[in-house]
Amino acid sequence: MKELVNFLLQFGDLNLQQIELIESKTNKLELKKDAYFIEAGSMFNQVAFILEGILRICYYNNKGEEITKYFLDENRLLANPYKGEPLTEYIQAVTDCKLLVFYQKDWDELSQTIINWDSITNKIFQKALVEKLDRRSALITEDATTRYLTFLEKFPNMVNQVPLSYIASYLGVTQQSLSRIRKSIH
Amino acid sequence: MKELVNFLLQFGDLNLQQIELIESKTNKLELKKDAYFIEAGSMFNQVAFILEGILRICYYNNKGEEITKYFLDENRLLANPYKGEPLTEYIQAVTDCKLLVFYQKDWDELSQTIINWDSITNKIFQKALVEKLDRRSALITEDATTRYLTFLEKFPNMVNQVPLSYIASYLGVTQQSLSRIRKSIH
DNA sequence: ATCACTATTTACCAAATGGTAAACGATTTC
DNA sequence: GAAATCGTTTACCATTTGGTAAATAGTGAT
Repeated sequence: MKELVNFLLQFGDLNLQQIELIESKTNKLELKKDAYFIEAGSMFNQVAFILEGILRICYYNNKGEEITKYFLDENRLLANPYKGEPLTEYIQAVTDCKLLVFYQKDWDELSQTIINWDSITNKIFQKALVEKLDRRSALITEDATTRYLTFLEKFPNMVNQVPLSYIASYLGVTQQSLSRIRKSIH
Repeated sequence: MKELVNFLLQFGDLNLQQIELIESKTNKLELKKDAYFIEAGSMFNQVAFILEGILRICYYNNKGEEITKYFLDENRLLANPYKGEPLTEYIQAVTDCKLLVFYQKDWDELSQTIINWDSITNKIFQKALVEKLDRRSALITEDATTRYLTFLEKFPNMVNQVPLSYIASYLGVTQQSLSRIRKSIH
């Protein structure tokens, strides 16, 4: 629980009372490896904080290939950017995960009770989006090897926990190519 | 000026008094084609609304190539996602542009005077980021031809106004390849 | 241990893309 | 109008990546 509080405090101040209120709204959720947190087509009316583990956001492209849009690891806040619309993507646990989940209703209540809440959470979501976008943009003009090396830099802890095929689709190469690349950089 | 107000009203309510206040803080700025709006390394302490024209955000990658990170067209709000830090990218007018510019000080003042202001502007920035990210992610697993076709769909009005080399670096292909692709889809 | 199943590696060849350079076309400058 | 400049196209070939398929390695279940 400390993790969530420390995370929030990086983006704004909260007093003890507010922290207790926030904590009272959290629900622990454990996911086994490969379990789906949210399925495509369903409503995603929650906000989740990742205590442990790795999740991925996925979809099927028009060729029917499963694409990993991005990975989420510890100390990340996870919400639906398209509030009110059913998800077009699904969210899956890549490893065993521990989450803290807020139901949307409680979350919105916090926004009305804690003056800072919107400011804090907007900063968090915005920063995460900017980071993701920068990463994606940086990849676009690189060749496959450079993309993989950049991935290793940004997510050093994921390589041994995430199947190669997930990383391949995230980087936009085939499994075979990524396997070849791995070998070539031994 | 109507354009900015209509744009803002899509994301929240504003009364006449508030609208007048907002309008009083805008400064008109015209940029000639190829002019730089903001140069890399400088502080970007403004928020700009694009009334007319196309801008692009650029940087040089580690191979020294100029990369167009993305394009911005009419009815977009443009701000520095890394507030307080000098820009690592530069912003250039691709065509003649007309902007409405807010100075950061005035912008922050609005945030304290208009209750809705943060809510409205956060929604705007967040939506824009999610859109950009989705576009980028959708491109990653596609081949160059598909990326170009998707670009044409999303930015139908840009093709005739933006140099091929800009589009090429945005799509992550060489000019030669893009030229070849253009020919092949006649 | 064996089997079934999945993930990864490897191989072969085809297709796509890049690099270098030159040609072409349009625009600007003098 | 000629020269210079810039953007685009084309050509050549080298390199990278993809597609298909098979071999190998790893994992879990019985």
